[in-house]
Amino acid sequence: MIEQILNAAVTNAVKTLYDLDATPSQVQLQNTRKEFEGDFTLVVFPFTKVSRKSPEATAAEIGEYLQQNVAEVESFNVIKGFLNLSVSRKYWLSFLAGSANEPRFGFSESQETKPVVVEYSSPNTNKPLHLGHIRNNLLGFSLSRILQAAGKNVVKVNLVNDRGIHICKSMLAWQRWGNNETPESSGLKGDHLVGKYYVVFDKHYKDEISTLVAGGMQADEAAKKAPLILEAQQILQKWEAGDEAVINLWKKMNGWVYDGFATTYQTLGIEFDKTYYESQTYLLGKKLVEEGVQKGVYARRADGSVWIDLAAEGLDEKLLLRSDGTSVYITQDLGTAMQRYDEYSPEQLIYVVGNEQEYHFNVLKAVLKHLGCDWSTAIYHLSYGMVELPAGKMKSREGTVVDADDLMQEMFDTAEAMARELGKIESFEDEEAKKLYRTIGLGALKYFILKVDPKKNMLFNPAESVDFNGNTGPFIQYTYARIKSVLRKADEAGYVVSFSADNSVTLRPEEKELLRKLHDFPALVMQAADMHSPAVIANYAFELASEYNRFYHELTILKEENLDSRNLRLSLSGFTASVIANALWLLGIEVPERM
RNA sequence: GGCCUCGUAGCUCAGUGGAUAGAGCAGCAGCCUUCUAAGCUGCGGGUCAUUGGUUCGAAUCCAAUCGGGGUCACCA
Repeated sequence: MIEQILNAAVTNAVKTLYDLDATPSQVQLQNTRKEFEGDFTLVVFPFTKVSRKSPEATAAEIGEYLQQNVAEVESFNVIKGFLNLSVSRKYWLSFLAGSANEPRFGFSESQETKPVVVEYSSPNTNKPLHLGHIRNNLLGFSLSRILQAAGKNVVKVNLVNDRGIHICKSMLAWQRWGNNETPESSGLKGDHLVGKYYVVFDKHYKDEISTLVAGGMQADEAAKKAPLILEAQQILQKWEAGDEAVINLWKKMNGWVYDGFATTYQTLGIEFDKTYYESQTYLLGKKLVEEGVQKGVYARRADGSVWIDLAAEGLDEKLLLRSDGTSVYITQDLGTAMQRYDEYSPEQLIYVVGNEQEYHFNVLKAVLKHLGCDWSTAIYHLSYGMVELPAGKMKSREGTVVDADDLMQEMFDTAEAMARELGKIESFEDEEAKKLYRTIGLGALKYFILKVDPKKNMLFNPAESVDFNGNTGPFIQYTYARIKSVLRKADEAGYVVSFSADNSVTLRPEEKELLRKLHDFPALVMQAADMHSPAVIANYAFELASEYNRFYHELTILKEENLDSRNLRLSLSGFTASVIANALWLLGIEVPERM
């Protein structure tokens, strides 16, 4: 790639001219802004100290050197301290000729190295998935693909939280008020059915608390003493003791939930290489904690509870094991982290988990470090922001959630209404039309969520449904379909696209800009992987599609009479389609052949 | 209260020390007998929360202040 060539050449230039061994951070090479002439710009301010000349003179000197010593540098101009370099037409054309038909352009071949384990989704089995889970799933899945495209050996992992008091609440409510209702008898999706009883529990539970408070009890005490919660706790104890009836009910209801989740994952287009269940791993951490006590890095108190003092790390004293010997959240995570490390010896362990758990992950890393696990540095918490509604945060128990299944269905319906209104589907078979609504509806939803920086909180307004025009998934999908249409017509006309670098065409500005955008793709994939950010890819895909639409509008393709020009444009079109498809693939978004 | 994080156009968001801060939506005005108008072009819209500092250069780095969110459980 030309960037490396220029980088090395600049390093040589300042060595020769000023006897300076430049550090990489001193060589600031960037894309030239559109309003100036040139392709790449070198910021020369870092060299003015050693050149002892004005920025302009320094830039001119380095420019001269590059023009004489680098074949690809055709000309240069200097504006203030900025050296704008123009790369030769020949370079651009040979880039196009060499890469246009490379279907995996931008993707690195996977290395035979230690894997990167990405855990995402990790749902509780007491309620259906909502918008927050959608962000989690889309980020985790997309990040996995981006890392894979950057040459990593990725394992996608889901850890299902299938045990605990929350499930017992749903179980109890179903036993008490469910009348043996099943997904079949109710017509409800399994996860929604179980979620319904979670809400039922909460309603009755709150009633009980109110009654107790009315009788003179303190609210926090009432919350602990309400009969329903005591009974739920009993169920949990029976579960841990292996009580057959409880286990059977638990299996039955969790089974419903898994069927429901499988449907949601499939609709969303998400998958995993391996699924773990917390019921099978929740005891793992205890042994580790015991080891820590033996080593003297953790302290056991008189009541039997185990603690670690992380004041030195700026964290508090943290509980690692309850006085009754049962494990807490962190105990389990210690166990699963260790298990995962033993199983995969990963290069990196990525957890896609909301930023509300940042503190927890800091503690997790610190605890492992104290235990002598130097691999704790391999843990990376992709801490994404909350999805907020105009009214504030989503709360499952209060019903202020945007349900994942409902939302996707709405997206499909909107896509259908839109397509009908625009008269897009007259020539479509029913089956193809239905598939198109799904492709576009999901494209809109996924793009909407992935285009924002994962770290930031984002706002979702259900009243203003997700857009299909402008900076959206459908816009990019439309651009792809448009290109495909042109290519089909070219094919029908019997055009054979052949393009080689010694072609004598001149590059029009629209062609040049498009080519430059395409050229950027591989570097952006690497950047997205480094930053763990699908948003980098999303924003790129939009810019690329915009660039193509400008090109498409300004220039004719099929009717271009100059054969070299027509081939150049067809070649650029095909290349663009392929890069759009690749970029959207990284986001888990499909492309339609027509729309 | 301690710690973390965010604050950029009416709204949703880009912009990981570099040139005159950008998109989309919403608003207004144009472009379909021509390769798909889910498109293209133009206009208006900014004290980058505030103040100070570092730097040749700050939306970006540092400090303080104000405002929003998160977190600090023998919950997960």
